[in-house]
Amino acid sequence: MKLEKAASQLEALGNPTRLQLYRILVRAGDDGLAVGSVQGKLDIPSSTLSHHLKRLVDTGLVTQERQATTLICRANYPGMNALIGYLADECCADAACAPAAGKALA
Amino acid sequence: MKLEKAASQLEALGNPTRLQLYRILVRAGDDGLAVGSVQGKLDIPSSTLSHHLKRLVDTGLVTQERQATTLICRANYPGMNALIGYLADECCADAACAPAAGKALA
DNA sequence: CCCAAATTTCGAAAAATATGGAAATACGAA
DNA sequence: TTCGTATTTCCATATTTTTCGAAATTTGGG
Repeated sequence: MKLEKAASQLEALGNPTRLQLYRILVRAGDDGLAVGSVQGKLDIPSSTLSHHLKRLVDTGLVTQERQATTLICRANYPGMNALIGYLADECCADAACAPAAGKALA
Repeated sequence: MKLEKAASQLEALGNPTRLQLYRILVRAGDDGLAVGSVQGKLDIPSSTLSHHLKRLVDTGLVTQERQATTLICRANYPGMNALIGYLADECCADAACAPAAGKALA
């Protein structure tokens, strides 16, 4: 993971709306969620949502797949794991750093 | 960890210069590093560095301690661990997510 | 082909961020 | 106190981000 890429991913997650959006997709799990469904949960204009979503997709944190007219969005777990790994590389020096290694969520 | 705080920390790390700065402090370990020493490694004007540093301190990712005229800066490991924990909370769904739990660095 | 639903792109304005020179401040030493 | 070093604050500017209405686009169905 290059510094530039890590920084762009961190920046993408560093916006409250986008972080919330990302969390929604994580909770949706492997089924993913249509853009429209996400919009219902976030209550922001579709164009604003589209911009934020594009940012997450561009940085590799979210993937999209067409299903007819709707676009299914999914959190990209490997991408997030790589980012966490990058951060952990720098952290995990002394204090207890065992970020829920065996977690089950989505 | 609240979403707002996590977002502000992610945003703070989401700038290439600040991420680099943060990494430098992590590598410096518990001894920390004086602002001036950091400046030597980054080669940016002191005022710019001060702004970035302030951002990291304000978000709780870095701490500072005076030693005479110099200011020693240290990466705040617990802070980073909390952030990683927050991200891992959302991640760690399926793929291998064991971010170097037993790592020795600084 | 034409329609309706889903989503993006365009265009534009407000707000926030990044950057750095110059001046100010903090601190210890002489 | 006066000086010099370390660092921040002030101020101003260029750039980027955020936001969203309106128009365009995509896709499948009738």
